[in-house]
Amino acid sequence: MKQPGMKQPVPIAFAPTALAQDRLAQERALTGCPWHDVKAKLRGVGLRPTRQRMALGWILFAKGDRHVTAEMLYEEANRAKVPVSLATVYNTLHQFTEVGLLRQVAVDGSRAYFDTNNSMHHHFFIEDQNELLDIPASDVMVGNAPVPPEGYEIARIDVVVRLRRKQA
Amino acid sequence: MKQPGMKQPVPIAFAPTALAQDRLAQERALTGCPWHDVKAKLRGVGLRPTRQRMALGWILFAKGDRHVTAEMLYEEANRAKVPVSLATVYNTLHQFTEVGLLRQVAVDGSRAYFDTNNSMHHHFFIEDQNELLDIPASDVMVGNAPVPPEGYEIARIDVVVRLRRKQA
DNA sequence: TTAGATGCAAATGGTTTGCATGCGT
DNA sequence: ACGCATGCAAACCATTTGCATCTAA
Repeated sequence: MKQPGMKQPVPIAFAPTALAQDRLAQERALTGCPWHDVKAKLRGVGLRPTRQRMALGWILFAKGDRHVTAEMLYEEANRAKVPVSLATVYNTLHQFTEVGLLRQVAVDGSRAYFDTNNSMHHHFFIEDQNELLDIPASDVMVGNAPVPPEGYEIARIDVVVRLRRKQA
Repeated sequence: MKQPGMKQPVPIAFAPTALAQDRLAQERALTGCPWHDVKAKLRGVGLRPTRQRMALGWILFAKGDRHVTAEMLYEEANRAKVPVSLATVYNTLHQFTEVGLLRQVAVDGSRAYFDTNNSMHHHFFIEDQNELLDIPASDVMVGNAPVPPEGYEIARIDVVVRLRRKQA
């Protein structure tokens, strides 16, 4: 309910002010998570900040870049005492991917990996551990993108460097 | 059988000569396939040249570089009146991959693609057609391979350039 | 209030497996 | 003959879907 004379919330800055950071830090200390960041993220992409999406968003985005499968996220949520069904985990991962919050990486035919780092970068894949790692931007392999066939344009370039344990 | 004074075959050209094409066409007209090449290939890697393996090998290797899924190969074999079970197609694809006759390409989480070109090259993937294409070696993107983490070495580098139809 | 979100369980689809039969050596 | 290869059907596993229930706005 709006009241006359009430100050309107004004969306001026994306970068949190010192005050906002204080508030965030305070909240983080209390609840263990940057709720407002996640809520803003969801609002920003037009997804309703439901209990489950907030929880999954918190798990995914609060601790820096991550590479998860649906099963991993599902188990982590359970461990964190967040009741979520596997179906919802799949739904959420796909919705997040559609709006650009996540990026899906095809590295192994059997499971799908989701990467919280949506910026241009490539991956190491440790074959005997099924583990995915970002390749530091510093030693990215740059090169000329190939010319696509007539009528097509490049949507994305995926580079996966498969690693194996060095033999003794 | 080599005869004195006979000209040695010199591997200068990749493009088949008119003569070679004649011979191929002839064989194809008679038996429908370059049996001996396939048989030699199988023997060379220690696989018994059974009816099914011969047939699948023929389909895969007789017509230049191909990118197939298990289902595609299965249907193609059926169309060619070669009785093969889907399980055998999977077995064969994996056996061929193990011995280096094929290379498995992870491009789409749902199906596995197999490439008859085992040499170092990368791929275009046309997203709305699920079609895989070799990138001509001419416009390969070269670059520095990244430094693998301690204790690991690079097993392979996969580059997939995803294409979409240019918008109107 | 109401569209959208969730949970469950069943369906799906690609791939694998167990086991009896067949075939290359 | 021997042992690997094949075929079939059932098992498997990640993912999707249908539908009833819940919930954020």
